[in-house]
Amino acid sequence: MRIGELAAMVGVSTRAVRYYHRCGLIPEPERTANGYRTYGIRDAVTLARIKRLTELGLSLDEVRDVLADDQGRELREVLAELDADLARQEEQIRRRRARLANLLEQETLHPDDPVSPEMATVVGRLPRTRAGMADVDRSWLGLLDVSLPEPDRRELIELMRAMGADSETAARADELYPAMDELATADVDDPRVAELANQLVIGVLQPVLDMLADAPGGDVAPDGIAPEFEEFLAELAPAQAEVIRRALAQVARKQA
Amino acid sequence: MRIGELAAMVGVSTRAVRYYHRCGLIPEPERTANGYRTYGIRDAVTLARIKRLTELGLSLDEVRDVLADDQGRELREVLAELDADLARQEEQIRRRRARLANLLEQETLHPDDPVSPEMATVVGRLPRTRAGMADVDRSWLGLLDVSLPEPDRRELIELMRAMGADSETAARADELYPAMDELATADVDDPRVAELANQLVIGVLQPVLDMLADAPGGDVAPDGIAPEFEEFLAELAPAQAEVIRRALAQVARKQA
DNA sequence: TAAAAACCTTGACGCTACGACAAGGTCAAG
DNA sequence: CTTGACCTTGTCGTAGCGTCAAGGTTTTTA
Repeated sequence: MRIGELAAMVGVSTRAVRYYHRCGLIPEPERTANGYRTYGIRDAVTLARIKRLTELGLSLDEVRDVLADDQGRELREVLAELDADLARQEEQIRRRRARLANLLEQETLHPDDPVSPEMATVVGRLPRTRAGMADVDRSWLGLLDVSLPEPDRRELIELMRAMGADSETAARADELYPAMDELATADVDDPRVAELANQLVIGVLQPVLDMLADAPGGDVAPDGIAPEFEEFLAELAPAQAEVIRRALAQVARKQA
Repeated sequence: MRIGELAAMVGVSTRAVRYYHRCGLIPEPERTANGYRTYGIRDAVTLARIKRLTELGLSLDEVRDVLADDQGRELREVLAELDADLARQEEQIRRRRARLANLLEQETLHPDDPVSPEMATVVGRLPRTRAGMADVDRSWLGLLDVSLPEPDRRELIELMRAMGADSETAARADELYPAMDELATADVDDPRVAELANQLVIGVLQPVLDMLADAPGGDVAPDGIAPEFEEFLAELAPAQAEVIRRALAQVARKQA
């Protein structure tokens, strides 16, 4: 038998057979005068073993180990380990598919949507626009979702969830997004700036601060993101940034 | 922010970030005078998006496509395709684990054991020795499991299964294996050779031929493996090969 | 103030299990 | 004689980085 016949008989490629030779899975067979490899049935049996084991998911290294020892102990160990590994993979796939199912049932999708499941419950409440203030918030929450250390991240999520659960605060926050978007092309002196800053304070910031005061952890958000905060404001339109700046200033005065 | 801070903030390695640059997932940022890359929050947001998408299982190519289009259409398509792919993987893992479970519940394991599920029902009936005639048979069945074209393979399995189901034939076959093993060191002229050949004919071959005569497909086995058969015999001990040769000769005479 | 530790830069090689291709030799049939 | 189907060796490519290597910069420490 030449290599092509062997490969066809077992159902693998000739490249695979040669590769198994290089890896030491099969010893190099005799050659004919012209240099062709010649195989016998024994080789086909070995190759069939290799094919079945790789089809089960063993790596070539594991296959070599299994074929090397003539006891069945190694095979049992390897298969048990493989099963444990497959169990892990299966579980991971199951989780990912669950998240995918959650995402796919939404009518619109955004690159910032695939967040952690906990954060998804928060982000899912935001207005589903494709540009504007809500999107900036979504981006931020997406970043905080991966960058905040664990206790803080969970606190933030809890806070946002509480805010969303309080229907009065939620309703006011929802009104704020389109209002902020209207300021995208406005001037810093626009009269709506002061008005929105007020609403931001009384509608959102103040309730949040009250919640924070009740929470055990204290105020993480104001300190934690302070350094990067200026960068964040720089990406907003001037009038929008001004709203936030004024609102924060008001809150700071009240706290002092 | 330098590359290390960015990477730490989002929770990826600096090598990954540089790799994303090379792949065009993130544009190369500004450099400081000494050549260090400097990043802003925008980059962290982008990197966080990438991390979440890759964690879901998207390839970097898909991530690039998703981030490139500002509509959500592409994302939905990619995620749906990914889900279908994951469903396939999950099903495959499920099947492999089912086979693994079957294998692992056996008390001893052999490199020829992991055959196709159908063949496993046949092979599982063989004596669970680690050397000798039964092992030769197992090797053969393992090879035939992958090398026989589909209608023939199923016929062979059906035939073997029928043989195993017929309790009388099965009992005789079970007796033959240890008897054959005893001939491993015997001479070709050993008196047990003729006796065993007889038992092989009346106990196994004749019943099989009768079954084949009833079967619609006709006799595939005698023709199909004829060329390789001599090689098979060459691997047995001389007395063992002689048993088979004589038994086949008897059967051929009867059929003529 | 100097040394050490911790950054950064580019570049090259490694991993799996082969597939694709190149450049050439061998063999049977038309 | 050519054509087509085989075979040989060798190199490159895959995805997503990890892991040195060799050298420069910045910060911290003794």
